[in-house]
Amino acid sequence: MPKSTFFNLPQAKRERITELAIEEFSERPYHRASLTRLVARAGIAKGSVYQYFDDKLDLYRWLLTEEVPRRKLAHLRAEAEAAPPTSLRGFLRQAVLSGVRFMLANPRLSQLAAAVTMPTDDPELRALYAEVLAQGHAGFTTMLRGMVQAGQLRDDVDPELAARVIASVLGIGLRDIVLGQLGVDMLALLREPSMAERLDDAALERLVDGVLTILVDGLAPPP
Amino acid sequence: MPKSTFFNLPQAKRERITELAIEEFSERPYHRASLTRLVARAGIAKGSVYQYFDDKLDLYRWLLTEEVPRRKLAHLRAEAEAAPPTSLRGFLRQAVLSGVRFMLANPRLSQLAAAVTMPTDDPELRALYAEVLAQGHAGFTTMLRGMVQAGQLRDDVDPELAARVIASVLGIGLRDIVLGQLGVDMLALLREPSMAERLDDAALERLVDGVLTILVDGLAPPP
Amino acid sequence: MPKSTFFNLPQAKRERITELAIEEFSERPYHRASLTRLVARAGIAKGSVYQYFDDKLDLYRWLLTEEVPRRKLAHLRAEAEAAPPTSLRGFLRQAVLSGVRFMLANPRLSQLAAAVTMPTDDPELRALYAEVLAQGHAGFTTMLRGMVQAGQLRDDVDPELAARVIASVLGIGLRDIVLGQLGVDMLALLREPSMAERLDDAALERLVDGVLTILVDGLAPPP
Amino acid sequence: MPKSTFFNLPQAKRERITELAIEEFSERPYHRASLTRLVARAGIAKGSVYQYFDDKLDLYRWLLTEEVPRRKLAHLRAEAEAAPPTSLRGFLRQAVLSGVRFMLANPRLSQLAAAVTMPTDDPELRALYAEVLAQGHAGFTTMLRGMVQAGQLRDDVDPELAARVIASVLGIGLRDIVLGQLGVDMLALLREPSMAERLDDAALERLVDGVLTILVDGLAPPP
DNA sequence: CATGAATGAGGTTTCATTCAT
DNA sequence: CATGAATGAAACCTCATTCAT
Repeated sequence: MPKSTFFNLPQAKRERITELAIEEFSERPYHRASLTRLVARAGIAKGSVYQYFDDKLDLYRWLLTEEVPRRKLAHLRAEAEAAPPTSLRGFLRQAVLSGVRFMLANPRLSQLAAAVTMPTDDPELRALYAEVLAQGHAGFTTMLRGMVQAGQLRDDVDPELAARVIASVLGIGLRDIVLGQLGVDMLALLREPSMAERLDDAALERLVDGVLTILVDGLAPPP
Repeated sequence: MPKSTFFNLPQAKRERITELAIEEFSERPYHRASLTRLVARAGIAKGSVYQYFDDKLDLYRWLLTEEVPRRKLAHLRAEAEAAPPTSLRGFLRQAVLSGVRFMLANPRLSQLAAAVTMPTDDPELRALYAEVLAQGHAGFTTMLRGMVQAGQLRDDVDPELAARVIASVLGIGLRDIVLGQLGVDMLALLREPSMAERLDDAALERLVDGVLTILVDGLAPPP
Repeated sequence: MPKSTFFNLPQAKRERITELAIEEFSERPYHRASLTRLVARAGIAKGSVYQYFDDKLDLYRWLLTEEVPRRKLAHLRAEAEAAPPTSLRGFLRQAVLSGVRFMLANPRLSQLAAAVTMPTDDPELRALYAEVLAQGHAGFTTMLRGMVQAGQLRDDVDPELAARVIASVLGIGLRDIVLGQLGVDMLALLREPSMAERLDDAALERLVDGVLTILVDGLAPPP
Repeated sequence: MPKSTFFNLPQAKRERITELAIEEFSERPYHRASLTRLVARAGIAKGSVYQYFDDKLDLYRWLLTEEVPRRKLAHLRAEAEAAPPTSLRGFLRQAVLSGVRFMLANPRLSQLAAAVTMPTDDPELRALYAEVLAQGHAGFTTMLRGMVQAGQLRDDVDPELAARVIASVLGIGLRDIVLGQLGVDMLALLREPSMAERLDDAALERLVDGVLTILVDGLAPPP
């Protein structure tokens, strides 16, 4: 957790530092991200980072467990439809759409969140990643269990298994699909977010429906 | 590509170096992997690495584009059934089973291959990852296109999209699923491969069939 | 010297700061002691230290030249026997006993006082240490000169030399002896002062008499 | 222990580095000694130190446990008289004389050796100091035990206690006495070793005999 | 008299790569 | 083809001190 120092900062300064930190950590794996570069860009002294955070990991952890979820939630709330979906298709459609839109609107946060699936030898980092992953997985499983009880999910499917499959498709899968459609790699999108606009609404709908069909109805042709 | 000096090496030495390189690069992200540590374990001189390879990236590229595919192919061949599958279910079943078995038998290679989905700011590394990803994707797409023509795949599904969905499930998805079942993280499995045996054949069948059902028949209950 | 602000402080606050300063400076060499840690423990602002003292050295100097001697003197007074000793043996016995008891009762002060024998490259620190050392030496020499005149000390011994020998034995020597008997190192004693109780009165008497015999009668067997 | 790299160095270079390391570590407490300064003076790259030693502590440990004892032994051998002393007085005289001469001839080594009596909060450093101290103490005790058996030592004196008393006198005590006679502090002597010459042979004899008398015959006047 | 954010120098350590032998 | 010493940039982190409020 950041120290109180950080929260006492003038909002503008705090937000600039936050934004630059997100920039720094989203463009590189944790150990390549550099506080030296961060402070140089932020125009603050090196020691100041240690006034705000315990250390590099503390800053990173805050981004991952607080700032990213906070912004993701804000995005979800803003997008939430009047009536929450009740069908499996509706639920998944909202999840997929929301996932894609969030990624296109906030590639950096999306990238940060994706980093937790990366393997690493650093024990502390691994613990952090495991914690974040477990949280996300638990949420998915709970939702799917509800679907099963409502008869929305075929009963020969293990909800936990389904959760992992969906999670991988919505996570890495969607990222690759969207980037493939855009014809750029992630870093290019991070540095030029306006590229997201290349994907118009029609294309996005086609994409989402395609993924939806696969997840809901399967790959096999209808009998 | 390795220099000729590397291939002129006594086979035993070359293989030991290869094995240790796989160990080093599979346990950490590229920039955390250390040639210093590699040569220390291999008992060779630091300069020798530069006799065999242009630089660190050259060694890594060789592992990723030559050594890993070579071993993967060998694994596939060894597992290939007499009659290649003709149905979608059969084809996917073989792909999923093969994927899981390969991962359990060769966690290090599996891990190496998974690294290409990691984002990085290093331009050369990015180019390498993009190349490897494209190759894998092309293979999948080709196979699926054949399935479409054979009427095995529902015709309202874009083969390229399906390829990405399947790839993500077979890649990150399966890894997480298996690790979840084993109750360990990747590094633990790398360092203690015998943990794979905890997953007996019955459990593995259940797991594969579960994933298969989702992919082939979808998540929705049959009408 | 502390500024007037320090002495204007509520007694409780001043004493808490003093106690924590003694703790901080007794556990580490001067340059490893950290004002940052001190204020964190004391729950005061960093700047406050500079309201009370000129700088780090000023605080340290005050401890060494004022606070430690003040407490040492208080200890001596409390222990002083009705009749001050007149014989060499009596005088030394009181000195040795007092030294040991003070150390066991106040390991932190004892440790602080011992630090002045440490070499350092810091010129200001060196000056401080030299001053403290000279004071102590002067006191000893004066007392021994008196003994010589009273015929208590053998006349072929230079009082100044004897002062230094006694000082080293009562300083570093006793510390090592006591710690050796306790079977702990200094830091352990600082952090767990109750360890001092392991040395019961009988053992302490034996120890003191042993040292006394050596100093008074020498190491050689009586003729 | 230094790496083989260090011992493979050209002798001149190795000795220059050794000398500068002794200089650096003798003038300041361990944590103030700076590898940055050392390499700057030695004219070598920062990384080179880590080719020769594991880390800062490894270098320091080598100085303390290998290089200093080696040179001390060489000094002792060079000074050893034809006939080893058999009486307590003879034994102590040689010890005292040797101690003083070594200190005057090698103030830096003497200072290094004295550092082990300094308290520190660094756990690794404490372990190192404890080890060195224990070695020295064991040697002294053994010698004194022999004296007891030969009837050279009064039998009402605990050899272990006597060892500590003598050690403190020969250690810190002698250092202070000599420095007091020279009228300089340790750092001054380190930086201008020729100051040692101010103490001519006669003065040195007087000093040694004074300390000897105190230790052997005690402070009390003969009956 | 209190506060605590800002500073920036300085510390140790790791690393890929070069090059002379 | 092997060797391994040398290099120096870059990393994270700690600290005493200042100063505006």
